[in-house]
Amino acid sequence: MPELPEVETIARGVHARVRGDQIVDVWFGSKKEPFKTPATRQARGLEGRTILEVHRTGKHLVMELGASPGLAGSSPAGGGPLEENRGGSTAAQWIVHLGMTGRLLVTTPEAPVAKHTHARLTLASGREVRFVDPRRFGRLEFRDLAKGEGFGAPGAEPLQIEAEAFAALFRGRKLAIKAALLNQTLLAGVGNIYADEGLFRAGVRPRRQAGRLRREELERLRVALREVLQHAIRLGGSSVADYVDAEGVKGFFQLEHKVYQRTGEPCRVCKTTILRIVVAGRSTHYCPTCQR
DNA sequence: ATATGGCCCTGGTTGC
DNA sequence: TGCAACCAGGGCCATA
Repeated sequence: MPELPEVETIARGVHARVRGDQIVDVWFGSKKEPFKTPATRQARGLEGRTILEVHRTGKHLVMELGASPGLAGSSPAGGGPLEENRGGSTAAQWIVHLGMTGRLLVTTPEAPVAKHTHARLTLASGREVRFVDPRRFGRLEFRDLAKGEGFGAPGAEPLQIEAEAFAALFRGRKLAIKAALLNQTLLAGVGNIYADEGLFRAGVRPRRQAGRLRREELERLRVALREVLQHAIRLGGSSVADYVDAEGVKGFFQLEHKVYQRTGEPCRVCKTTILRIVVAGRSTHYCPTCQR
């Protein structure tokens, strides 16, 4: 399940391959889901635009796009797609949420089209961007900044947030800290894997009431999350299930999981058996000795 | 306002 | 071995 480190890895990979390229044709496999914006409007909006940048916000991939070719006044390209739009400001965005099983791939047009391919963007360079999502929990969205539709994740960025703001997120909250970490309107990008791993590293039990954590525990948690996420990004994310990056390469952070999906196995620190409970309807793994 | 639980959806795993 | 029931889970929505 792609969370912050996986989405970051994918964003970097896709960015490196499509930056400066132009979308010349758009194909959607269905008129309905997984589209937050109707497929026809997305296709109309995407066609002809230049890709300025691909980056991550929370668990969302954001493709920053240049002005619509009809309005840009730039020649309809054909030569080098690069440079021309450099420094050009974003006019629209394509937002991709991968859900559980979504993948954003950059391929050649000849590459076999995987089952459950829902979108294909043909680029001027000849490459293709493909969105594949068997479970269809992912979402595609088009935002026109001229209409004031710019995207911003509601929650704070776990890699940026500072101590005071982090503590304030949980003040007065009665829900379990694990549930609070999964709430994307508080903190954007933390999912089940990194919530469990962060809580382990901080030594905090997942069922503790968020508002009752002491200040030093919150600070341990903030730093633990940041370190776990940064470490995972360095390793290309966690490849559980079928996650791969834009090139189809797996990540390796799953080899370093301390608790996630290690139910019944010995804690890597103290050998206590890792337990599995359900918090907020999600499997939750922790060490009853290391976490208090 | 905050919190909880059901729902979506398909592939992999489990159980008979 | 074969097949069906079951489970995973992010985000959204209705409900308490």
